[in-house]
Amino acid sequence: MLSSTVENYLKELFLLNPRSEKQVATGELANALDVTPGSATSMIKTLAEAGLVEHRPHYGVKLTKQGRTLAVHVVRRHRIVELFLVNILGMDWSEVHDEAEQLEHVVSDEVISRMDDLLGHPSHDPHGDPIPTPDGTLPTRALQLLSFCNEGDNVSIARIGNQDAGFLKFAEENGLLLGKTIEIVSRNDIADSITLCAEGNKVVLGLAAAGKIEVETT
Amino acid sequence: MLSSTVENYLKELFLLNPRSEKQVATGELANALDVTPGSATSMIKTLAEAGLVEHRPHYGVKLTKQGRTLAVHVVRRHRIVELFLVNILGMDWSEVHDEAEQLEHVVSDEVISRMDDLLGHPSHDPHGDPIPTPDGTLPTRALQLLSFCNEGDNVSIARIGNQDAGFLKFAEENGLLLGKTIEIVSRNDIADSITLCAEGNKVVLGLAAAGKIEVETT
DNA sequence: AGACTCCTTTTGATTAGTCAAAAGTTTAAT
DNA sequence: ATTAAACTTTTGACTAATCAAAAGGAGTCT
Repeated sequence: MLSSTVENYLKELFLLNPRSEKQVATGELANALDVTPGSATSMIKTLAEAGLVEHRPHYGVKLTKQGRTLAVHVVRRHRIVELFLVNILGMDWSEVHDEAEQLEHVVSDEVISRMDDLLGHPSHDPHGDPIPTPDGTLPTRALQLLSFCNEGDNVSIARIGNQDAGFLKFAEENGLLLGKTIEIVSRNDIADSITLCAEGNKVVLGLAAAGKIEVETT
Repeated sequence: MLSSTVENYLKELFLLNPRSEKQVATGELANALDVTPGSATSMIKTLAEAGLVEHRPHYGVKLTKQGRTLAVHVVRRHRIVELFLVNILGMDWSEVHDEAEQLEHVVSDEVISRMDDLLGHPSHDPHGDPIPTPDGTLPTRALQLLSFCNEGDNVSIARIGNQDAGFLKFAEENGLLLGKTIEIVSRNDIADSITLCAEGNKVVLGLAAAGKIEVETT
């Protein structure tokens, strides 16, 4: 059995680099996990010895096939648990991330599979992130960053790429929920802002925030 | 936050001595937790310094009020999770103990409270053990060991005091389920056995096994 | 009392994971 | 080609929890 710590390193490597196309820098990983770079280096060495990552010293690290498989399963557990907490236990999407962060390391495959059944084999979690299948496949969708949309576009919200509770609460209060259709009223690159119309309400977002929201063109 | 290890020591002390009436021996605790006596001693010292247990060296250890409160909450989490796994996820009562053993250390009060709501504020878990209320109260029932019952008694099964999966499967297959009424057909102290009639089937149990089953006289 | 047994406690080592700070690499800039 | 800046790795130390084995109490039996 992998320790929670190891699972977190693998998961984070996956999230920082889902297609395993690039090397992740030690510092980037350390930062994401909130540990010092030295800690990350020493864990990377351990993972490399176990064959879970490939490490090119001073350049970066990426998951091996084996490491990626394990990481994807952690992600699957996380996302199913999140959806379960929201859909079955009725929790708010802003509070489930931290909870799932703990549960993902202890729930058994049996429990995950039963939650999956109960939820009807969903393809996406409450934030719009894809739920890997038991065999490790990830459903993909063609999404666009809201920050790249133009005046007049009509789009539907597909994913919120920021798990921060405050951000999610804000999104909720302003009608920026998954599946909702919104219109881009205007964008102003100089003012670094974009104005939307969501369910009749106007919302102005900074482009950085808009970059955390992904949409499907309808 | 308490570590899982600390929670397990507290929980086990509670289970070995629910009314905090006696001192628990270091060896007994070590045994229950499957660690060496030396490990138990050193953890006991740590817990004593934190004010969670009272330790009389060479005599034994028991929970303080504060330690007991924490322990009861771990037990509450464990039992609600068990019932949840059985009633909502449809798992078998023989497989939920180990699962709950892990989950009890990570589920938040929020989640426990929502599970509790969903389950309808149950008073007992799938094994018939009482579920402490959020304020730490334990419902009590007057139960009798099946091994002390006499020929002709009609009783209903109230608790199975053995979490072993094999034992639980056996009980299930022989109609020894919570709430079922059974009749004591005969008992034979010399043969160390007791014969029951459960739903028309005769079952013979050793008295040691019968001592793990508690009943309510009807 | 002396000796024995059965526990419990102490001691010293080990493992996983972490940090702070020193030392070493890479890259980019003059 | 040096130097500086930015990052990574190494080193040494620390904590929590564990074990094996030595040492220390307590009670028992003669």
